Amino acid sequence: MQSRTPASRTGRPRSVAADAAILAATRAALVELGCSKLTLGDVATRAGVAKTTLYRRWAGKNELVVDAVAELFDELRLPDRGSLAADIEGVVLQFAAILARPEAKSGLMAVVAESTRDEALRERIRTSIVDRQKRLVLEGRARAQARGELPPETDPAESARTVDLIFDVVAGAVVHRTLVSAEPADEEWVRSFTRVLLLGLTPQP
Amino acid sequence: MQSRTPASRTGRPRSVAADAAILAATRAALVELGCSKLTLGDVATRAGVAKTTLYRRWAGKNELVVDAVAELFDELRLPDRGSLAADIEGVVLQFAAILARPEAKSGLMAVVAESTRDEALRERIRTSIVDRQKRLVLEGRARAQARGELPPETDPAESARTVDLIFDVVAGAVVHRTLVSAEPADEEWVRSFTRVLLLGLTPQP
DNA sequence: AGCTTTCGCTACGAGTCGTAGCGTAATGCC
DNA sequence: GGCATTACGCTACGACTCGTAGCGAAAGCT
Repeated sequence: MQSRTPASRTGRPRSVAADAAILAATRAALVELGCSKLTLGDVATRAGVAKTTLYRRWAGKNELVVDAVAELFDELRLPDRGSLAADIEGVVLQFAAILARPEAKSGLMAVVAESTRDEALRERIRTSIVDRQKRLVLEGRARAQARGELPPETDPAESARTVDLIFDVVAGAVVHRTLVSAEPADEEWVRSFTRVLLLGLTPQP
Repeated sequence: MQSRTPASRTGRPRSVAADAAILAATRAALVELGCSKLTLGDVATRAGVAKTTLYRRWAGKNELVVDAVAELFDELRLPDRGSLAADIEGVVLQFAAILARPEAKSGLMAVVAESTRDEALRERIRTSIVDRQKRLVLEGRARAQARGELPPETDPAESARTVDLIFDVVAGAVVHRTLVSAEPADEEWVRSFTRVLLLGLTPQP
């Protein structure tokens, strides 16, 4: 998770239970204090480990929060609901449910803000959070193409750009709705959003 | 800006030059240090004022950053380009240009993250930044309706929900593209985005 | 056994925070 | 001009967090 274990066959192994306790304590601290007022000393106390153990495993607060928040997105799935619209609505509702949790709100945006000045942190966010979400877009499009709801891809480069565009639109809309507008992305909103995404603003004859 | 001056006719007035210097110094510090490593003492030194002056005018770092970033969005305009698509592309490009600046990237997302646990801060962001952006959406829709590109509004409540939806989609997509995907929202991307927003994903005959 | 790595604990200097206190400067009112 | 009122610059302060160093003990492997 937080660091590779390439060649350390000997010696006392790192406690995996401590890892889970630390990440859970981090989420609890995010809920109670938020990301800015979260201190590593407090997390260590909550997790029942020494503060030095935290610094031995993570480079700093940002990396710790990324790993703690990333686990929230493990539950994201894309069940086949029979149509592109239903698939979109289903996965967007799941994404919204995760973002509605206070530890995700406070933690995720804070580390994204930090990542604008930290290339390594942005890469960590990308591999452990963003790419996992983007895979759902790829999967959903493949299903829609198999159903004939979307045309098959022609140019692979153009196809990749489209996937990136869709991903930014979907994830960005949900994030903006939840965090900036601070209103719930409930079923009614998701239905309206899906309709606009599939059919566009201008009504078709 | 940061506080009302309701009934203080007597006494030495607050220096408006200091206000401008402080906000400019805040933006400079955002560029060099980012929001998390920005300290009020450093801002005071850059602005040439005492640290206590900062604390007399702003409640804390978050409020100061909001005011400093809000000024960046003053230049947002909605020139009439003749069509809804052209209007959208124009304003989105402006919005993307502002978000591309490092002081906006680092500062805006950080205070949005903080606002998830601070209702007063969220209200401050809404009135000084978000509402000003949303007004452009209202104006653009009115023009499109006058041109006949969009149907006139029927239910005012439904109309308000649609405006909120469009705003979350547009602003969210640009923010996500710029900050999370960390790629430029250039003209090509904006054209593709506008096409999807107006026509939808599923191709129409 | 012996070796290696991790863990818990304590202590430390450095830095920031937000505030209090004081004397001075700049305005409005009489 | 004199007075009250408010803002300003400056200094100093306790409290807190940070990240690290050092040490002895614990837990694994061969």
